[in-house]
Amino acid sequence: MTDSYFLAGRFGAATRLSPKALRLYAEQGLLVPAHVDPVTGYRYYAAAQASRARLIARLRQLGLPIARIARLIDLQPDVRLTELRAWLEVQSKRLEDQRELVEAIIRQSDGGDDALVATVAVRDVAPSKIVYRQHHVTVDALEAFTETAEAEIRGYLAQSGKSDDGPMTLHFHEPVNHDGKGLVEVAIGYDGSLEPSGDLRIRLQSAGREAFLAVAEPFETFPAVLRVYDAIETWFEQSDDLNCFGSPYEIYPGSGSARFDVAYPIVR
Amino acid sequence: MTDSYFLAGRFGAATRLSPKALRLYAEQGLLVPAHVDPVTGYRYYAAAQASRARLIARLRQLGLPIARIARLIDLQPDVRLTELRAWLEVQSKRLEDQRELVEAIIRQSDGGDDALVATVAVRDVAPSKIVYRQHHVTVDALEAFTETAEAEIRGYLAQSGKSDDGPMTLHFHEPVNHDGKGLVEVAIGYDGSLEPSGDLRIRLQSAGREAFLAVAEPFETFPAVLRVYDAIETWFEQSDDLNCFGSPYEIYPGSGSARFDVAYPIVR
DNA sequence: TCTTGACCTCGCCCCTGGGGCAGGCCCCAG
DNA sequence: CTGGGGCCTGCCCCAGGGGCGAGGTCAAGA
Repeated sequence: MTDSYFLAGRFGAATRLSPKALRLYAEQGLLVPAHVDPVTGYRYYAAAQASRARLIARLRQLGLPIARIARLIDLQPDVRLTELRAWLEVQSKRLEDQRELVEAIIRQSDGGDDALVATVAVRDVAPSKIVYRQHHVTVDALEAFTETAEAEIRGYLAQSGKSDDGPMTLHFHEPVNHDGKGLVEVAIGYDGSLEPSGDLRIRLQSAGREAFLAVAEPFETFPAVLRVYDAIETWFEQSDDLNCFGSPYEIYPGSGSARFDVAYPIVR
Repeated sequence: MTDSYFLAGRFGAATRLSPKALRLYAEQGLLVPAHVDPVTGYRYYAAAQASRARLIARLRQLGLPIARIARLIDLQPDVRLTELRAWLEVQSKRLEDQRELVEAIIRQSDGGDDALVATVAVRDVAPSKIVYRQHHVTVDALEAFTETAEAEIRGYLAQSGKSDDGPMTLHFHEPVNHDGKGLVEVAIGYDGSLEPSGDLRIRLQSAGREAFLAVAEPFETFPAVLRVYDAIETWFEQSDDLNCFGSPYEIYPGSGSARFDVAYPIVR
């Protein structure tokens, strides 16, 4: 082992790390100098530390945060490689999400699907009392939640002697992408009086109006249904005195023979 | 046009932006409230601003910096979309770079290509005077620079009455990826005395030793040649008392029938 | 041996895009 | 008119350094 020591500048030049970065890594314990002069504070690095430094430089070049590097670097090489491949997968998925999002922006900027936009209509919404259940959910778990929540609510309505065959609405309070959870709400209207029960809550739905669209066959499933949302937002955009202001919801069953309608509230 | 105004909280809830983010965008001029109460500082947003806000939210979700969004958002929609597609291309290229970098890390951690590592050798480097030219260059422009610089140096040596047939070395002071410029140096040794001229500089090369590898056929071109570098670094790694400490260079022509050798200096 | 210039240290402020908190108004519904 | 929740400003915080200035250090040439 050579006993040659290098100061931060020279060591950094050989490992593509700035003295500032080396200082940071030393403070964080990621790359501790072989020797630190207690008087001057000068950090002396051993030549044998260069390979660790170069690995750190490469991982930083990937964009990994220091804490993550600190965990990775002390792993067995094969485990580390597995982690890196998994990280690459995540990055790849993120790129796909970005691609999808850009497509959505394009659809909306283009004025959307003209045929869809032309079929947006407005109707009144009657005031009612509704019983509902909320949950944070990803797009993958959405359908399962919807089904169980609807069954739960209908069961409770039946058990309370109410008619349990009104339409169900699925309200998206937060966006539900396939990478993040969002708050959704399953709700059904009722008449008479009812007590809340367990997860089931009660609230008033005031009268208003909504812009809606019956969802036809090819748009019923996940990525495609976003075009319907975009179409309604575009329709708001093109109207002079209405603004899309609020979160969307789906109504089961939809008007005509549609499986569901998509709607946005209209605020005055 | 509705005259309804919304405070930051309600407006943010409808556009998926936090009041804090809205405040930031207002300060930066990206999304200026329709009205600001001069006494209380309360920001009032008009419903018609929701679409701009939602577009900003989507662009932020892509990870675009605010300044970039500010430029994009005032463009014509078609130009904006072209820019977004170009940006996606850049992201995609970045992912490819990351993938390549991970492969490089893997190659090095794996102990590299054993056959290559086994052929690394050490030799002495005689002291000499060299004439050289440096340039910041991307990998695409590297070959053109190398050729013109070598021709320029050989021409100057011939013109000065020196032998102009010594080997040429190509020194990589900084990494030359295909996304960033790095400092490279083309150099040729000479005897006697010589004056610097134009871009051509002169310096002494002290005696030393180098670890080198003759580059065989399949490794001569760009991405593959990195394996040779990795192999030498791995060889240093496996040696007990030598450390890879310095920047690599290529020597034209190489030993044997190789087009070039790759070498690293050995520091004591 | 002395000087000089290059190198190193620390410490502070800056960047992005907000999150979180404290203290203090403000707004609206009851 | 009063209370609770919403909103304001202002400050500190995160990563990962860059840049600058004041001042100490190291090594080589005179």
